[in-house]
Amino acid sequence: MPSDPLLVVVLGPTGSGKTALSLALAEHFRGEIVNCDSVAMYREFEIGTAKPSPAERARVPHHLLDFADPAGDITAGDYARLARAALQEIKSRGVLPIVAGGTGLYLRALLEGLFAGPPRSEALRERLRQRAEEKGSLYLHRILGRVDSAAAANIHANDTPKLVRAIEVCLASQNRMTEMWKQGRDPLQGFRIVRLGLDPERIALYQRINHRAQSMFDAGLVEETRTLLEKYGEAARPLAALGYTQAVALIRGEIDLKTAVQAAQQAHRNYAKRQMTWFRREPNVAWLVGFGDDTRMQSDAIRKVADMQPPTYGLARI
RNA sequence: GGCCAGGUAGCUCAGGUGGUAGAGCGCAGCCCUGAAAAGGCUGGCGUCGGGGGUUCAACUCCCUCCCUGGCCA
Repeated sequence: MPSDPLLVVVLGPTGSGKTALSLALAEHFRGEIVNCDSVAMYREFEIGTAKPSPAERARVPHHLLDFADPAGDITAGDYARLARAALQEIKSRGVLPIVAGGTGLYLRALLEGLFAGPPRSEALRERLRQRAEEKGSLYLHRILGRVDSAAAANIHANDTPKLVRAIEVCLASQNRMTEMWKQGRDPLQGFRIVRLGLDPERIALYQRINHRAQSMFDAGLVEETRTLLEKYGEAARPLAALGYTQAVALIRGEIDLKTAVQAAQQAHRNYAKRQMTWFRREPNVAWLVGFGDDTRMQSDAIRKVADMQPPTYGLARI
């Protein structure tokens, strides 16, 4: 009875070197990389997303990168379906899949699954958001309290997006969201998952993030943003991403370049912190204390993955 | 050198008829079930520029010194 094939997951905060580590692993084990960074999925968003370079993509096959129309949007559910399809396809060719990315919710949606809730309803959301504008988010919280008191107890009255989704679920499904949760999720099956987490020292990570955000502006982030703004309009979802938000504010003349760079650095640092909080909760993570481009981290990671290889060749050893 | 404004949390600043101080941001911790690079929650932080005086009590009033900015010489 052959055991399930391996699935390697490389997680960590922005700027921790996930790309470098996943490339090293992919080359060593002949693997293929499945992106799990929400914004890197959009086409034409290049400079601000720190996507792997064309040279890097030539070295190792990449999946779920550059496939989404910037005018539309991807959700956690979409991602989970697409990524699972990609994993099956890679598995069918007998190659090692490596999921790499920093979007915690997408990763959880892929590995543990989501509950069987209804998709979003743009019209309903618009109405709810308008109510929140007029009467405050407390109003939404009261509505939720009436349709699903358990959910209302767990979602803070100020957390508008989560209130909106919970109400949406209840109205669309004619059921309590918390009831539907009890039916559980649909976890990914058919793989033995190895989670490798990058955990660099905070100060060093922040320094690296500061440099990287500055480099993005130096490399033409503002010009790229201007083009995207003209082409897709300011409502395009990925324009609200880190760095792009600040570039848009600069183009509108709301802030100067120096302020934009500092604000982008700040936003990236805050994001990295939130990512670490999320990932600390992730189960069974083998933590690597350092950056993914450090060769010691890479050999550590390679060793950890090699240890997990199924002992089928153990027979040959006897 | 004179006049004016100011020196309060890491930063930007609020405040007080005298009863040892606050807000935003930062920072730290946390939450997260189809917008997640989004959104939200919680927390510590101060010798209130130095010294002296008045007072039961001074960050607040008085004197003095230092520093910063502006204006005038």
